[in-house]
Amino acid sequence: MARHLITSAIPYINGIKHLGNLVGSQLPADLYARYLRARGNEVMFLCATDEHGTPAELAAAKAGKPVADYCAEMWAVQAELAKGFRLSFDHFGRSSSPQNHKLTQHFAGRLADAGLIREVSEKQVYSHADKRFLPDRYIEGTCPNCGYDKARGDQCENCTKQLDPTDLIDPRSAISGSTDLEVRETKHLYLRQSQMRGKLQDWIDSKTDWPILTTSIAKKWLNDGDGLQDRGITRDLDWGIPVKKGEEDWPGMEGKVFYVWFDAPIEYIACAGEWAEAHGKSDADWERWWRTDKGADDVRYTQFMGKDNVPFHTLSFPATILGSGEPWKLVDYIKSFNYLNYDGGQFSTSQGRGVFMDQALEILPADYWRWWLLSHAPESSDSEFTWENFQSSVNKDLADVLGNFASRVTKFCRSKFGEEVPAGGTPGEREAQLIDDLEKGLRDYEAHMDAIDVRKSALALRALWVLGNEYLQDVAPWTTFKEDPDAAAMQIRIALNLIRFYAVISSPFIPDASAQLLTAMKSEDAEWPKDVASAVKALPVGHAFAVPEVTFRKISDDERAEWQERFAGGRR
RNA sequence: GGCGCGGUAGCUCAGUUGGUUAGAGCGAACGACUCAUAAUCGUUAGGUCGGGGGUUCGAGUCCCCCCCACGCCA
Repeated sequence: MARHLITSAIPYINGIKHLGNLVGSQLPADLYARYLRARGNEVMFLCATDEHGTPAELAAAKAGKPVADYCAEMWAVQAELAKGFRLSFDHFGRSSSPQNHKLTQHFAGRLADAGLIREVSEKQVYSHADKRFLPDRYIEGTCPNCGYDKARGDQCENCTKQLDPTDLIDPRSAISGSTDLEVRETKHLYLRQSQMRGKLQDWIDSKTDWPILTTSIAKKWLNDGDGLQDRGITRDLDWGIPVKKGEEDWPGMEGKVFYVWFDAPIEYIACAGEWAEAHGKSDADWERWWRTDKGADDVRYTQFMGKDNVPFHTLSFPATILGSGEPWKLVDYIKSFNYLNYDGGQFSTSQGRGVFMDQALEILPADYWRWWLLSHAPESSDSEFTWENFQSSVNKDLADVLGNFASRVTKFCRSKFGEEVPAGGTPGEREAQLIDDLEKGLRDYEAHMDAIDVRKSALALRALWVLGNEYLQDVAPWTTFKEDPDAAAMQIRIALNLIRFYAVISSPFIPDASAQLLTAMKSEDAEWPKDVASAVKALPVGHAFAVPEVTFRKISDDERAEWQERFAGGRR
C-alpha cells in the first residue's frame, strides 16, 4: 500500500466548464484516484477553484455582486457539478482561502530572502473612470497597422499584429469605454526564474518517464530564445492576495496583490490545509502529504492538467518550491492532455458551442459522459467529440456489452432457477479457460491504469466485459439447461459472479452503474479482486440477487439529432 | 515568420529502442444463436501508413524537402 497525492488543475472560478475542460484534468484525475483507492492505496485527491484576477472581478461586476460573493456562489455551483460528475475530491478548496493567503505570502517571503525576487518599475495604463489599472487586453482602440477600430492592447484580432497598449490610436477602456486614461509608473515584483534555469533543467531532464507532450513544452520554455524569463508576480488589483513578505508588510507594495498564476498552484498545498480544517485534523495531518521532512518522502505526487497549464506546473510552480529552499514535495509525474474539439471545431463559451458540464448532466447521467470522455481522452493528440461517436459508444459499450450482460444473465437465472445463485454442476475446462483469459485481461487493465494510459485502460476494461458475453455465447446455458440443468446452473453461477466482478473493476470509470449493479447483486464486497478464480466464487450458492434496472439506456437517433442541433452554438 | 504536436482502414484511434503477411473498437457484409436493452458471438472485406527523395539487407518507425490541420510564440 502506497500513498498517493493527486491534484487536478484548478478550474477558473468564472463560469461553467465544458466537457473539454473536464476531460483535460479533473475527470482522468478522478479515474486515477478512484483506481488507486480501490487498489487499497492511501489517496489524497485535491482540487479547488482559481478565484483571483481581473476576469473574476469583471464577471462579478457584470452580475452586480461583490467579487467575494460572486466567487462564493460560483464555487458552490462548481462544487455541485463536480459532485454531479462524481469527482471524488477529498477536498474541493478555494484559492481565496485564508490558508492560501498565508502560504502564498510565506512563499513570497522565502523567495525574497533567497534573492529570487526583484522589483521592477513599469508603465501601465490607468483608467480614471474604472479606478484601476487595465491589463493590456482590456484596452481597446484603433489598430495603427490596419485601422481596425476594436484592436486590443495586446494584439489586433483583425491583422494579428502584436501591439503595445500605447500603440493604439484613441485608446479606451474595454470595461467602461472611458477614454480618460493615463500611463502611470507602477512597481511590481518579478520572480527571477532565469536564475533557476539550471536547476529546473536538471529536474526536467531527470523525468525521463514523462509524456513527450509534457517535457517538450517545458523544454521549449526553458530553451527558447533567451531562455526562461523572469515573470511578474504582482498586479495592481483589489481582488487577490495582498502582497506581503511572509507576515510582514512589503514596503512599496501597498495596495497590490499577487498575480493569479503565482497563488493558484500554491493552492494545491493550501487546499490540503483546508481539508485538515474541514475535517478537524491537525497541521501534521496535511503536512505529511506535502512536507518531505514531515512524512511526505514516501508520497507519490501526480498532477493532471491540460497542455496549456504545463509551463506553470513544470517551471513556475517548481521554481517557487525549489526557490523557497524548504522541503516541499515536488511533483513526481505530470499527466497532461491535449484539447477535445467539438464536432469539427472548438468548444466556445461565448458562442454557446459544445456541451457544458451543467447541460451534460441535464440530458444524461454522469456515467455516460465519464465513459465516453475517458475512453476517448485526448492523450496523444487533440481529439474530437461527435454525437455519432458518442451515441455508438454509449449504446454499444455500455448498453449492449455491459448493461445487457447483466440483464441477460439475471433474467435467465430468474426464469430458470429463481432469484438466487443456483447450486449444482462443476466447472470444467471452458471455465478454466475463461478464468485464465480474465486473469490476463485484468492484469492488462491494471497495467494500463497504473501507467495512467486512460484510453488503453478503457479498451482493456471493455475487453473484459466482452469475455463474459463470449463465454455465455459459447456455453449457451439456455441450451445446456434442456439436457443438463446442473451444468447450466454452474454456468450461470459463474456469470452472476461476473456481474459483481465487473461492477468492482469498472467503478473507477462508471461509479454509479457499478454501485447499482453491486446493489442488485446484494453484495457489499467491493474489494479489488486479487485473483479471478476466487472472484468468480464470491457470491455463494443460495445468495439472493435482484434483476437490476436497465443499467444504461440507449440514445436514440432522434435524441442525437436534437442534441446536435441544440448544442451547435450561435444561440447567445 | 519561428517553434511545437499531429496527418495510419468509411469513423475514433494503437503501433516500444527500424525486422516475419500494419492492429483494435465502431460502422459494413455474411453466418451462428435466441437467455437478453432487435441484445450477443463468429467470419470476412477494407489501408501504396499525407507526398517526394535518401540511409539500410530491411522503414509507418531514422534523415532531408514539400503539403495539410491544430496550437504556442514573436
